[in-house]
Amino acid sequence: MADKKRELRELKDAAEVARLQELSVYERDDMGFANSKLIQATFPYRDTGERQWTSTNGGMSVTITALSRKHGLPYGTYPRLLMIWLTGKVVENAHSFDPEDPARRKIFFGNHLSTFMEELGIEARYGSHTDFKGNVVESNSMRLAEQIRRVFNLNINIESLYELEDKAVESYTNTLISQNLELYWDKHSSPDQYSLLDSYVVLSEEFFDFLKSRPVPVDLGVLRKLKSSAMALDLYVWLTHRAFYARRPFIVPVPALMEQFGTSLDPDDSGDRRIFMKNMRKAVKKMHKVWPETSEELKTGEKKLEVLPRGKGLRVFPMNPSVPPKKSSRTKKPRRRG
DNA sequence: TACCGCGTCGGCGAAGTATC
DNA sequence: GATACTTCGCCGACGCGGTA
Repeated sequence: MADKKRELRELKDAAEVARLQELSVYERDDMGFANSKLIQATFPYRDTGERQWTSTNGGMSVTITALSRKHGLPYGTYPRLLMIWLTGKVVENAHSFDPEDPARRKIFFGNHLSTFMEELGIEARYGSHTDFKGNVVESNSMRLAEQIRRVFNLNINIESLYELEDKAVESYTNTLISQNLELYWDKHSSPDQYSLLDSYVVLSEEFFDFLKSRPVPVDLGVLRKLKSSAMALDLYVWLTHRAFYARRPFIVPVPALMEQFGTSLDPDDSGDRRIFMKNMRKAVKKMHKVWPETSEELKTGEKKLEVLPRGKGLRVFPMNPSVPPKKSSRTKKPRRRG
Protein backbone atom coordinates (compact mmCIF):
# COMPACT_ATOMS: atom_id res chain seq x y z
CA MET A 1 0.00 0.00 0.00
CA ALA A 2 2.77 2.40 1.03
CA ASP A 3 4.78 1.34 -2.02
CA LYS A 4 1.78 1.99 -4.25
CA LYS A 5 1.36 5.45 -2.78
CA ARG A 6 5.04 6.19 -3.26
CA GLU A 7 4.84 4.96 -6.83
CA LEU A 8 1.88 7.22 -7.58
CA ARG A 9 3.63 10.18 -6.00
CA GLU A 10 6.77 9.54 -8.03
CA LEU A 11 4.73 9.31 -11.24
CA LYS A 12 2.96 12.56 -10.44
CA ASP A 13 6.29 14.15 -9.60
CA ALA A 14 7.87 12.98 -12.86
CA ALA A 15 4.91 14.31 -14.86
CA GLU A 16 5.21 17.71 -13.20
CA VAL A 17 8.97 17.86 -13.84
CA ALA A 18 8.40 16.85 -17.48
CA ARG A 19 5.86 19.66 -17.85
CA LEU A 20 8.38 22.14 -16.43
CA GLN A 21 10.88 21.11 -19.06
CA GLU A 22 8.50 20.86 -22.01
CA LEU A 23 6.89 24.26 -21.61
CA SER A 24 8.70 27.53 -21.14
CA VAL A 25 8.01 29.63 -18.07
CA TYR A 26 6.04 32.00 -20.33
CA GLU A 27 3.91 29.21 -21.77
CA ARG A 28 3.12 28.07 -18.23
CA ASP A 29 2.52 31.69 -17.12
CA ASP A 30 4.76 30.94 -14.15
CA MET A 31 7.06 33.93 -13.90
CA GLY A 32 7.61 35.51 -10.50
CA PHE A 33 10.19 37.83 -8.99
CA ALA A 34 12.67 37.81 -6.15
CA ASN A 35 14.69 40.77 -4.94
CA SER A 36 18.38 40.71 -5.79
CA LYS A 37 19.49 41.91 -2.33
CA LEU A 38 17.15 39.73 -0.30
CA ILE A 39 18.32 36.74 -2.35
CA GLN A 40 21.68 37.15 -0.68
CA ALA A 41 20.26 36.86 2.82
CA THR A 42 17.51 34.61 4.09
CA PHE A 43 15.11 33.77 6.92
CA PRO A 44 15.88 31.00 9.43
CA TYR A 45 14.73 27.47 8.59
CA ARG A 46 13.20 26.91 12.02
CA ASP A 47 11.76 28.85 14.90
CA THR A 48 14.89 30.02 16.71
CA GLY A 49 13.00 31.58 19.59
CA GLU A 50 15.20 34.66 19.09
CA ARG A 51 14.05 38.13 18.06
CA GLN A 52 16.93 38.85 15.71
CA TRP A 53 18.57 36.99 12.82
CA THR A 54 21.60 37.94 10.75
CA SER A 55 22.84 36.42 7.51
CA THR A 56 26.02 37.47 5.77
CA ASN A 57 27.16 37.35 2.18
CA GLY A 58 30.61 38.74 1.47
CA GLY A 59 30.60 42.41 2.41
CA MET A 60 26.86 42.51 2.98
CA SER A 61 24.94 41.49 6.07
CA VAL A 62 21.19 41.59 6.58
CA THR A 63 19.67 41.62 10.06
CA ILE A 64 15.95 41.12 10.60
CA THR A 65 14.38 42.10 13.92
CA ALA A 66 10.92 41.08 15.13
CA LEU A 67 9.04 44.17 16.27
CA SER A 68 5.96 42.49 17.72
CA ARG A 69 6.08 41.21 21.31
CA LYS A 70 3.65 38.45 20.42
CA HIS A 71 5.01 37.28 17.05
CA GLY A 72 8.65 36.32 16.60
CA LEU A 73 10.80 35.91 13.51
CA PRO A 74 9.39 34.29 10.37
CA TYR A 75 10.89 30.91 9.49
CA GLY A 76 10.54 27.99 7.07
CA THR A 77 9.24 27.95 3.52
CA TYR A 78 6.11 30.11 3.87
CA PRO A 79 7.86 33.47 4.43
CA ARG A 80 10.11 32.71 1.44
CA LEU A 81 7.10 32.11 -0.80
CA LEU A 82 5.41 35.16 0.70
CA MET A 83 8.36 37.44 -0.17
CA ILE A 84 8.37 36.19 -3.77
CA TRP A 85 4.62 36.79 -4.02
CA LEU A 86 5.12 40.25 -2.50
CA THR A 87 7.96 41.17 -4.87
CA GLY A 88 5.74 40.17 -7.81
CA LYS A 89 2.93 42.40 -6.52
CA VAL A 90 5.35 45.32 -6.06
CA VAL A 91 6.71 44.94 -9.60
CA GLU A 92 3.11 44.85 -10.91
CA ASN A 93 2.03 47.93 -8.92
CA ALA A 94 5.18 49.84 -9.84
CA HIS A 95 4.19 49.46 -13.50
CA SER A 96 0.46 50.09 -13.18
CA PHE A 97 0.40 53.02 -10.71
CA ASP A 98 1.65 56.58 -10.94
CA PRO A 99 5.06 56.76 -9.14
CA GLU A 100 3.65 59.43 -6.80
CA ASP A 101 0.47 57.52 -5.98
CA PRO A 102 0.68 56.14 -2.39
CA ALA A 103 -1.94 53.50 -3.30
CA ARG A 104 0.79 51.60 -5.15
CA ARG A 105 2.22 50.53 -1.79
CA LYS A 106 -1.09 48.99 -0.66
CA ILE A 107 -1.05 45.25 -1.39
CA PHE A 108 -4.27 43.24 -1.01
CA PHE A 109 -4.25 39.59 0.02
CA GLY A 110 -7.58 38.94 -1.72
CA ASN A 111 -10.91 37.96 -0.20
CA HIS A 112 -10.11 34.45 0.90
CA LEU A 113 -7.15 32.87 2.57
CA SER A 114 -7.59 29.78 0.37
CA THR A 115 -7.27 31.90 -2.82
CA PHE A 116 -4.21 33.63 -1.44
CA MET A 117 -2.67 30.28 -0.53
CA GLU A 118 -3.34 29.00 -4.02
CA GLU A 119 -1.40 31.99 -5.39
CA LEU A 120 1.53 30.92 -3.20
CA GLY A 121 1.22 27.34 -4.44
CA ILE A 122 -0.04 26.02 -1.08
CA GLU A 123 -3.16 23.92 -0.79
CA ALA A 124 -5.45 25.37 1.91
CA ARG A 125 -6.07 23.20 4.97
CA TYR A 126 -7.89 24.39 8.06
CA GLY A 127 -8.39 23.76 11.75
CA SER A 128 -5.99 22.27 14.27
CA HIS A 129 -5.82 19.16 16.41
CA THR A 130 -3.93 17.70 19.34
CA ASP A 131 -1.63 14.80 18.53
CA PHE A 132 -1.11 11.74 20.72
CA LYS A 133 1.59 13.54 22.71
CA GLY A 134 -0.73 16.42 23.51
CA ASN A 135 0.94 18.88 21.10
CA VAL A 136 -1.32 21.23 19.17
CA VAL A 137 -0.82 20.65 15.43
CA GLU A 138 -1.85 23.64 13.38
CA SER A 139 -3.13 23.42 9.81
CA ASN A 140 -1.17 25.13 7.05
CA SER A 141 -3.69 28.02 6.89
CA MET A 142 -3.05 28.82 10.55
CA ARG A 143 0.70 28.53 10.06
CA LEU A 144 0.60 30.81 7.03
CA ALA A 145 -1.49 33.39 8.92
CA GLU A 146 1.13 33.37 11.68
CA GLN A 147 3.98 33.79 9.17
CA ILE A 148 2.12 36.74 7.57
CA ARG A 149 1.99 38.41 11.00
CA ARG A 150 5.68 37.68 11.53
CA VAL A 151 6.91 38.90 8.12
CA PHE A 152 5.02 42.18 8.25
CA ASN A 153 6.19 42.98 11.77
CA LEU A 154 9.86 43.07 10.86
CA ASN A 155 12.56 45.67 10.64
CA ILE A 156 15.38 45.05 8.16
CA ASN A 157 18.89 46.38 8.53
CA ILE A 158 21.32 46.05 5.63
CA GLU A 159 25.00 46.79 6.05
CA SER A 160 27.28 46.80 3.00
CA LEU A 161 31.00 47.29 2.78
CA TYR A 162 32.42 47.58 -0.73
CA GLU A 163 35.00 49.34 -2.84
CA LEU A 164 34.18 52.03 -5.38
CA GLU A 165 37.16 53.12 -7.47
CA ASP A 166 39.71 54.20 -4.84
CA LYS A 167 37.19 54.51 -1.99
CA ALA A 168 36.02 52.05 0.65
CA VAL A 169 32.28 52.55 1.07
CA GLU A 170 30.18 51.70 4.12
CA SER A 171 26.43 51.71 3.55
CA TYR A 172 23.71 51.21 6.19
CA THR A 173 20.00 50.92 5.42
CA ASN A 174 17.23 50.52 7.98
CA THR A 175 13.71 49.92 6.86
CA LEU A 176 10.38 48.72 8.22
CA ILE A 177 8.73 46.17 5.95
CA SER A 178 5.22 47.47 6.47
CA GLN A 179 3.79 50.79 7.50
CA ASN A 180 0.44 49.22 8.25
CA LEU A 181 -0.97 45.67 8.23
CA GLU A 182 -4.73 45.20 8.42
CA LEU A 183 -6.06 41.66 8.63
CA TYR A 184 -9.85 41.41 8.63
CA TRP A 185 -11.07 37.94 9.51
CA ASP A 186 -14.71 37.07 8.98
CA LYS A 187 -16.14 36.17 12.42
CA HIS A 188 -19.14 34.51 10.82
CA SER A 189 -16.97 32.30 8.71
CA SER A 190 -16.03 28.89 10.12
CA PRO A 191 -13.69 28.49 13.06
CA ASP A 192 -10.34 29.85 12.10
CA GLN A 193 -11.27 32.97 10.18
CA TYR A 194 -10.87 31.82 6.62
CA SER A 195 -12.18 34.89 4.87
CA LEU A 196 -9.61 37.67 4.61
CA LEU A 197 -12.23 40.26 3.53
CA ASP A 198 -9.86 42.55 1.62
CA SER A 199 -7.07 42.45 4.17
CA TYR A 200 -4.06 44.38 3.07
CA VAL A 201 -0.58 45.55 3.91
CA VAL A 202 0.80 49.00 3.22
CA LEU A 203 4.51 48.67 2.59
CA SER A 204 6.85 51.35 3.82
CA GLU A 205 8.08 53.70 1.08
CA GLU A 206 11.65 52.44 1.55
CA PHE A 207 10.75 48.78 1.41
CA PHE A 208 8.55 49.26 -1.65
CA ASP A 209 11.44 51.00 -3.46
CA PHE A 210 13.80 48.32 -2.21
CA LEU A 211 11.68 45.47 -3.64
CA LYS A 212 11.02 47.39 -6.84
CA SER A 213 14.72 47.82 -7.57
CA ARG A 214 16.55 45.05 -9.38
CA PRO A 215 13.90 42.31 -9.36
CA VAL A 216 15.22 38.90 -10.45
CA PRO A 217 12.80 36.73 -12.49
CA VAL A 218 12.19 33.29 -11.01
CA ASP A 219 10.24 30.28 -12.24
CA LEU A 220 7.22 29.73 -9.96
CA GLY A 221 6.81 26.21 -11.36
CA VAL A 222 10.29 25.31 -10.14
CA LEU A 223 9.60 26.97 -6.78
CA ARG A 224 6.44 24.89 -6.36
CA LYS A 225 8.50 21.73 -6.89
CA LEU A 226 11.00 22.85 -4.25
CA LYS A 227 8.60 24.32 -1.74
CA SER A 228 8.91 21.48 0.76
CA SER A 229 12.54 22.41 1.40
CA ALA A 230 13.51 25.88 2.59
CA MET A 231 17.15 25.17 1.75
CA ALA A 232 16.31 24.12 -1.81
CA LEU A 233 14.22 27.30 -2.24
CA ASP A 234 17.15 29.40 -1.04
CA LEU A 235 19.58 27.58 -3.31
CA TYR A 236 17.38 27.98 -6.39
CA VAL A 237 16.74 31.70 -5.91
CA TRP A 238 20.38 32.41 -5.05
CA LEU A 239 21.64 30.35 -8.01
CA THR A 240 19.25 32.03 -10.44
CA HIS A 241 20.91 35.30 -9.62
CA ARG A 242 24.48 34.26 -8.91
CA ALA A 243 25.22 31.77 -11.70
CA PHE A 244 24.00 34.11 -14.42
CA TYR A 245 26.25 36.98 -13.35
CA ALA A 246 29.28 34.77 -12.81
CA ARG A 247 31.98 35.27 -15.42
CA ARG A 248 33.89 32.14 -14.50
CA PRO A 249 33.38 29.08 -12.28
CA PHE A 250 33.50 29.82 -8.59
CA ILE A 251 33.56 27.87 -5.34
CA VAL A 252 31.69 29.03 -2.27
CA PRO A 253 33.37 27.68 0.88
CA VAL A 254 31.12 25.87 3.36
CA PRO A 255 31.28 28.51 6.15
CA ALA A 256 30.32 31.25 3.68
CA LEU A 257 27.33 29.20 2.51
CA MET A 258 26.27 28.59 6.09
CA GLU A 259 26.44 32.26 6.99
CA GLN A 260 24.27 33.12 4.03
CA PHE A 261 21.64 30.41 4.19
CA GLY A 262 19.04 30.04 6.96
CA THR A 263 20.74 27.35 9.01
CA SER A 264 21.35 27.84 12.71
CA LEU A 265 24.31 25.42 12.60
CA ASP A 266 27.73 26.75 13.57
CA PRO A 267 30.10 27.43 10.60
CA ASP A 268 33.10 27.09 12.94
CA ASP A 269 32.12 23.56 13.96
CA SER A 270 33.33 20.78 11.64
CA GLY A 271 30.43 18.51 12.63
CA ASP A 272 27.93 21.24 11.84
CA ARG A 273 29.62 21.93 8.51
CA ARG A 274 29.29 18.25 7.60
CA ILE A 275 25.60 18.19 8.50
CA PHE A 276 24.98 21.33 6.49
CA MET A 277 26.72 19.93 3.41
CA LYS A 278 24.79 16.69 3.66
CA ASN A 279 21.60 18.73 3.45
CA MET A 280 23.10 20.85 0.68
CA ARG A 281 23.78 17.68 -1.35
CA LYS A 282 20.08 16.81 -1.13
CA ALA A 283 19.14 20.32 -2.25
CA VAL A 284 21.59 20.10 -5.17
CA LYS A 285 20.04 16.76 -6.23
CA LYS A 286 16.62 18.41 -6.29
CA MET A 287 18.07 21.26 -8.33
CA HIS A 288 19.52 18.82 -10.88
CA LYS A 289 16.04 17.36 -11.27
CA VAL A 290 14.02 20.56 -11.73
CA TRP A 291 16.66 22.72 -13.47
CA PRO A 292 18.44 20.38 -15.92
CA GLU A 293 21.19 22.83 -16.86
CA THR A 294 22.59 22.58 -13.33
CA SER A 295 23.36 18.88 -13.91
CA GLU A 296 24.91 19.36 -17.37
CA GLU A 297 28.36 17.83 -17.58
CA LEU A 298 31.32 19.67 -19.07
CA LYS A 299 34.06 17.97 -21.10
CA THR A 300 36.04 17.56 -17.88
CA GLY A 301 33.18 15.53 -16.39
CA GLU A 302 32.36 18.27 -13.90
CA LYS A 303 28.73 19.24 -13.39
CA LYS A 304 27.68 22.86 -13.58
CA LEU A 305 26.45 22.69 -10.00
CA GLU A 306 28.23 20.33 -7.66
CA VAL A 307 29.05 19.82 -4.01
CA LEU A 308 32.81 19.24 -3.84
CA PRO A 309 34.13 16.35 -1.77
CA ARG A 310 35.98 16.73 1.52
CA GLY A 311 34.13 19.84 2.61
CA LYS A 312 35.59 22.10 -0.06
CA GLY A 313 32.27 23.79 -0.74
CA LEU A 314 29.87 24.33 -3.60
CA ARG A 315 31.18 24.81 -7.15
CA VAL A 316 29.10 26.71 -9.70
CA PHE A 317 29.76 27.26 -13.40
CA PRO A 318 28.17 30.19 -15.30
CA MET A 319 24.70 29.28 -16.54
CA ASN A 320 21.72 30.67 -18.38
CA PRO A 321 19.22 32.35 -16.10
CA SER A 322 16.46 30.05 -14.90
CA VAL A 323 14.01 32.45 -16.55
CA PRO A 324 15.50 33.42 -19.92
CA PRO A 325 14.74 36.79 -21.54
CA LYS A 326 11.47 36.47 -23.46
CA LYS A 327 12.87 36.79 -26.97
CA SER A 328 15.80 34.44 -26.53
CA SER A 329 15.76 30.69 -27.01
CA ARG A 330 15.72 28.49 -23.93
CA THR A 331 18.72 26.60 -25.20
CA LYS A 332 20.84 29.67 -25.72
CA LYS A 333 24.40 29.35 -24.47
CA PRO A 334 25.57 31.59 -21.62
CA ARG A 335 26.66 34.95 -22.95
CA ARG A 336 30.37 35.67 -22.96
CA ARG A 337 31.49 38.26 -20.55
CA GLY A 338 34.70 40.11 -19.81
C1' DT B 1 41.51 15.32 12.57
C1' DA B 2 38.22 15.92 9.15
C1' DC B 3 34.97 13.89 6.48
C1' DC B 4 31.35 10.48 5.15
C1' DG B 5 27.31 7.46 5.73
C1' DC B 6 23.57 6.04 8.18
C1' DG B 7 19.95 5.82 11.81
C1' DT B 8 16.99 8.47 14.71
C1' DC B 9 14.18 12.35 16.42
C1' DG B 10 11.12 16.31 16.50
C1' DG B 11 9.10 19.73 13.58
C1' DC B 12 6.89 21.04 9.46
C1' DG B 13 4.08 20.50 5.48
C1' DA B 14 1.19 17.67 2.45
C1' DA B 15 -2.34 14.52 1.61
C1' DG B 16 -6.24 11.31 2.73
C1' DT B 17 -10.62 11.05 4.63
C1' DA B 18 -14.58 12.15 7.63
C1' DT B 19 -18.08 15.45 8.62
C1' DC B 20 -21.18 19.15 7.84
C1' DG C 1 -17.80 21.83 -1.85
C1' DA C 2 -15.79 23.58 2.24
C1' DT C 3 -14.04 22.58 6.54
C1' DA C 4 -11.95 19.60 10.24
C1' DC C 5 -9.28 15.84 11.76
C1' DT C 6 -5.68 12.42 11.14
C1' DT C 7 -1.76 10.34 9.28
C1' DC C 8 2.26 10.13 6.54
C1' DG C 9 6.52 11.64 4.56
C1' DC C 10 10.21 14.84 4.23
C1' DC C 11 13.08 18.10 6.38
C1' DG C 12 16.87 19.85 9.36
C1' DA C 13 19.32 18.51 13.31
C1' DC C 14 21.80 15.27 16.13
C1' DG C 15 24.67 11.31 17.28
C1' DC C 16 27.68 7.58 16.33
C1' DG C 17 30.87 4.55 13.95
C1' DG C 18 33.86 3.97 9.99
C1' DT C 19 37.39 5.73 6.81
C1' DA C 20 41.07 8.50 4.62
